[in-house]
Amino acid sequence: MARYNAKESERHWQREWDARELFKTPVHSDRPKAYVLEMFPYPSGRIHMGHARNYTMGDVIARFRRAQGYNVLHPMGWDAFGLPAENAARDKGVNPRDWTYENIAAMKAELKLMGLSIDWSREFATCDPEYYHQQQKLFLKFYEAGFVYRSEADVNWDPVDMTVLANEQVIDGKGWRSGAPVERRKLSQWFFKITQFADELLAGLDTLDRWPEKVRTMQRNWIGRSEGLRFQFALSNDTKLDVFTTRPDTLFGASFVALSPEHPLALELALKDDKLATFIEECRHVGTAEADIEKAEKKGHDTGLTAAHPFDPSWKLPVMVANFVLMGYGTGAIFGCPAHDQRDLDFARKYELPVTPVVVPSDVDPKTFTVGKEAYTGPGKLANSRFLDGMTVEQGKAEVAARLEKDGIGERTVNYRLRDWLVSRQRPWGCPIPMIHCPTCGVMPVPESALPVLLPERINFNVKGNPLDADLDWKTSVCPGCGEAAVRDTDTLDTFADSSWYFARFTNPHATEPVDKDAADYWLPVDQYIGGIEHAILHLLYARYFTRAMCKLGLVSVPEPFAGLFTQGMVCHETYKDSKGDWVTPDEIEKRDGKAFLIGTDTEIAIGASEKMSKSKKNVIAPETIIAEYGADTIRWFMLSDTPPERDIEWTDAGAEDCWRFVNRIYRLCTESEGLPAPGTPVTATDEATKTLRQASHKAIAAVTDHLEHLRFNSAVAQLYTLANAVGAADKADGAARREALEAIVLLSAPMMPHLAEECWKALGHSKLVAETSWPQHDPGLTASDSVTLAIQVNGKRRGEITMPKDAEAALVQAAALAEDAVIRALEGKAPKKVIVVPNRIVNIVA
RNA sequence: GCCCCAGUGGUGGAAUGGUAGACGCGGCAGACUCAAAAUCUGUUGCCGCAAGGCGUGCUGGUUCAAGUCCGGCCUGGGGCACCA
Repeated sequence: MARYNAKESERHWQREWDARELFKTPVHSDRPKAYVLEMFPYPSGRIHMGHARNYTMGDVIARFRRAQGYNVLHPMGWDAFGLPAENAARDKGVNPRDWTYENIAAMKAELKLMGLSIDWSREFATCDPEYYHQQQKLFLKFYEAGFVYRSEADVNWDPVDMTVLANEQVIDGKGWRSGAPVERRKLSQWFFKITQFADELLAGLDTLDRWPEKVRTMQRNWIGRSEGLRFQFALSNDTKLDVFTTRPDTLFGASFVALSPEHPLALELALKDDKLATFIEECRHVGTAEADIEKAEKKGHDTGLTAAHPFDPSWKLPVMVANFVLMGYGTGAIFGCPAHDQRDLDFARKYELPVTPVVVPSDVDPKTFTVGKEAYTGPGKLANSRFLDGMTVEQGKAEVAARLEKDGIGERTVNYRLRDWLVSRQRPWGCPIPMIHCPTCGVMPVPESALPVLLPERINFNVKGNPLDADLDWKTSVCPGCGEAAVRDTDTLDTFADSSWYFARFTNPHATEPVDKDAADYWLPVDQYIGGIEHAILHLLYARYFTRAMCKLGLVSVPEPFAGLFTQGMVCHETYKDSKGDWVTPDEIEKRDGKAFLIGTDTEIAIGASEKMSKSKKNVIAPETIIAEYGADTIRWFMLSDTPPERDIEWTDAGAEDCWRFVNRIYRLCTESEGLPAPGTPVTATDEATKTLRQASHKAIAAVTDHLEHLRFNSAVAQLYTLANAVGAADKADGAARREALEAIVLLSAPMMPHLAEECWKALGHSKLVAETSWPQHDPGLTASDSVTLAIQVNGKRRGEITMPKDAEAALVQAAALAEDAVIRALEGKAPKKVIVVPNRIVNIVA
């Protein structure tokens, strides 16, 4: 029995595709376009299974669209700036640039083995000076347009290493290298004014009908538009305090006013109040991550000041500083209404502040309504609220707003949860921000003629803080305004900026402007974008923002970058631990009777849950190993089979083995079939076996096409199994019909297993490549059947089934259903009260 | 803490509100083989000899009809703005 030689075949067909430049995208074409893009990888050095899954899916779509006659753009590049290169530089003493480019070379070689239909002529890395040169131009265009501003913001500061830490580098409130408790420190930094587009970014979500609903919901909530009231409290120190609330209706339930520990008033009071200063200092030791702040125990400090209730100046509320009030939201100050806000309630219980319910469910007597451990956030009627009593929440909101506006101390406003995008990073491996700080002229943009601002050739990591800041040669410059000595901005741009416009750059990757308008107008938006769900908010929102900003500047013509989005699940694997609790890798174990042992021993290893492949849990399988053993088509088929693409998939050796068997089964079907007529021979036989097989072929063509159209790869795979089974069982069918079925299998599976498809196509006597062959069309006359089986239910329980001509009249169907033995038995002589006939589907008899 | 998502046989999963379990794996039986592997064929949700009954994380609801829609939970996962 012939065995498929995957290694040889894959090498051969990859060369053929390359030689014919089949995946190089022409600049101009009269065919409709399809831009298929997978999120470009960070060059960590190795392709992992997540990449393999992502790029397989993208490649299926790209090849499918090409076969359908589209002009396809399917590029690949590298998101090459970032922390890992700096860590490698520090740990191994290498140059981050060399480390990155070596990783890129290694990963590219691995990707090539996957047989992806990528136009490699468009490849670039974001750390290429050519790319970040254009990004610096883009930054300056944003600056000129007023999209960029400078302001102070907190960073995580490691007081021992004298360096800024990423959130990832803060472990339990301590620096990951020094172990020192982190502090927050204010730095003057650059911001993109993303909130300027908050409403547009929100409204734009409604136009993205080919995005997963969950991603749109997450983005909507992230932007967090809320209508509310901004108003003033008069404080006992004769100053005013601005607060923002979305619940003005609960104003009579207020029991305290709280300031963020970073609020200017809190800082001012701390100058004269040591205990408050200590408390604020304590708060500064929680990192800047929102999850840490929100999970921290609610704590506060009484400032001693009081705030007069706006509707009753004699009613005084204590003014507290509270660690759960975020400076970045609203005004950094709130009034606390414990009965109707959980955080306020927790806080009030801790500090024994009053809890007065002011919203009571309509069916409850206000006198008996109390709030215990849970705040009541539902609808109801206002109570204990003087002139608001009896109103609905909405009426109360309007009434309070109207009165405070009339008094001139309040204003209805729209507030966003979304904050402006802080882009300054105190890191040496990123795109330098093209700005110069002059003691005389202030902040000056680097003139375009002086771009790019290149990173230094060598970066010295043996310094405290940011190496660029310590590199005096690099830092020292001349002011473009007055010509006197000045210093460069030593910060680099957040790497999210790099990935916020690369899709536009791919349309002409070597243009002398950031974006070649003609190319971008032809290709954008990306028709299908595919990547991990972990990017659902930040990356995708920033890319949407950049596109809108570029659109405003006339650099591109589309407001949204990605017309279609697909978010894939992760790749998981079982985990193993020895008796000491240490992780064990899959290749150190062998399985016997469902148990795991260290290879060649009787030492049992505990099998743990299937979790996302990660180095730390030692449950990583390298795609390279699988390709070496079975070939790329096997790993591709695995990634597409069984598990729906949006869900997490578990890698198993057994599964890989099964895929390899199927590869061989298709190979044998195509190479060992006898009695096939020449290619192109029409089917003339009309016997039953032939007809059955032809129906199977055409149903498969219709179904696979539809499944691929909707990225239901696992269902497309199942259809191919079904068709393969049908061919296997059809030895009585006419040869031309068997050829038709085999060709359908080859063409339909080609996007998924392209090398095998070429090999089989050749074996079936074709001289053209599959990659040059059009997508098959189904014959509607062969996919429709003339009779249907309907289920019969009595009171919703299935009691039998009947086969009827398709589209039979309801009365006939009903009569046939009532005549069924099982139905008569189930009715027990009772007359049916009602009969529901769903055409061609089901009959339900209600007795 | 907040936002979002998922949960279906032994197992991965399929199913426009309309026959739950397509297809794959595994199991069982058989064919081929000296034998095994590979391959091929049949069978396989659970309980029951059968008739029948029970079944989509738990719980309540809407509906002639719920895996699917709505409410409340449980468990697992993603994100939370300096990991990418």
